[in-house]
Amino acid sequence: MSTLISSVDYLPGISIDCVIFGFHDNQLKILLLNFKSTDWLAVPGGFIKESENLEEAAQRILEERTGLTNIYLEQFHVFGDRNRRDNEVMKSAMAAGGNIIGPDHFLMRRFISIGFYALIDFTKATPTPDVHSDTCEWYDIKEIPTLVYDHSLMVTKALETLRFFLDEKLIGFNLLPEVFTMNDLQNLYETILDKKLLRTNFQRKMLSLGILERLDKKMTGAANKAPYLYRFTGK
Amino acid sequence: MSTLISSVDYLPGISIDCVIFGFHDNQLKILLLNFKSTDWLAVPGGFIKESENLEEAAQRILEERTGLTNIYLEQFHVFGDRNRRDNEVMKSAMAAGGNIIGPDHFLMRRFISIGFYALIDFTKATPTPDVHSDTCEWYDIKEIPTLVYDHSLMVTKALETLRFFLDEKLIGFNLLPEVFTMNDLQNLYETILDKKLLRTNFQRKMLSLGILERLDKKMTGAANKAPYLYRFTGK
DNA sequence: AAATTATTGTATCATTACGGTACAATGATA
DNA sequence: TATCATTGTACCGTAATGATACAATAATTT
Repeated sequence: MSTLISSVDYLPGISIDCVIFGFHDNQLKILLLNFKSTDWLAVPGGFIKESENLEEAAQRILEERTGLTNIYLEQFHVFGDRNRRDNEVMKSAMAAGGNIIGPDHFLMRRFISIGFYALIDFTKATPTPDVHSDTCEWYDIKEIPTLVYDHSLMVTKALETLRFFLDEKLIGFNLLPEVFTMNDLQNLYETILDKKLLRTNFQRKMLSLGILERLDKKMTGAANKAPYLYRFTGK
Repeated sequence: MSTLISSVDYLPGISIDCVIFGFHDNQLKILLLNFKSTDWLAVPGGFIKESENLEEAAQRILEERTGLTNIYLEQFHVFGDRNRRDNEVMKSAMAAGGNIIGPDHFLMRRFISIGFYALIDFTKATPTPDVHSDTCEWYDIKEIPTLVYDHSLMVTKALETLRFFLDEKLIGFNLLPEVFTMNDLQNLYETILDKKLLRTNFQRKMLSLGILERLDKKMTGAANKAPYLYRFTGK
């Protein structure tokens, strides 16, 4: 029996794809789905209901993949090249999943995709495959295999946008737990920007922003001075 | 006889709207159309052909309105709110233009619009109305009346984006003729950013970027030192 | 309990970027 | 030749940033 989605409930010709960032073990990661019974990897996506605004649709898609609500997200680019999707990939992927779709099926038509990137707390997410995938897993951003369609480009563009707005919009905190050390924060920045930062100056700059609340010290058990914990207060 | 466009040639449910910036008389201006026989003003827009990439569609729309090719443009946001368009406005506007459209017409359905902003040389453009408009005219950005649908929001967002990337992408030069004085450039920046800049520091900064080629002096005929002319070299 | 160790918090100094002022240069006019 | 408005650049002080130094401290080792 087919679980293939139909076109009746969704806006035609438009999809949403989400580059979902998480941070763990000093690695920046994204969530990828694999099409059933294939090696093809793709960024999680979905369609827009007649009743939804764009961001609502993106939030729904994100919740379905992560179990989280109220996620930080931003649209970053629209991907609409004429031949951005290879329909043979789609057809094979659907066939492997047990769904036969003809050339007139709406999934075979041209699609324009609105790219969103999302920043979530890795420790709180529960990656969940969709009906077309076997797995939904985290991949280190430095080791992303080739993705289907233009999804590799999407990831590149999302990462560029994240880097660009990291300081501007102070969005990095969405990738950390509620409470963190200055070292955690610096590791996050260094990983995203892919360069080393000077510890002392990083601390000075972050503290000068006036967006951090200093909490108790964190007794790590290590043989050294215990660092303070901080909470992001958003000014 | 109706000149109403049909939906057969275009992607359904998706439009492109363009905020077209020009600079003249020390004013930042945008091109606006008015719906035939009405007071309603709108940003120029259009639809995407099956054969076009997004940017190609935007370039075509821009050429139709300005006569220019190879225009600097960037997508800046997707507008897709469920109720972003008031269909009564569309119906009345079409009726005033001599086109009766029923509730099932594709123009009555939900549309998602990809917003592009474009920067053009005012002196080279030839504003041209489309089939639904009587006029296509420049409006000072400081005196934009209320626009239809969410077009006021589009203009605001486009201007914010332009300001944000003015230095970052060095895009201001697209609004000037090929050759200009430092004073021209400063006036442009002051108008876009809506604030005064210190002449001496502005000159220092622009020259230090290494993107300007100094040409001959411009003999203005005024009783003072003649300024140099510059050309943008794009490094 | 004193010495050791790794890490943290902060002070300090040098360099650069930037806001602001001063002033000489210059193309025309009086 | 003096005057004038504007331009190009030098200069000064302050703020932001890069880089180093060092004391403080939580555990471990002696």
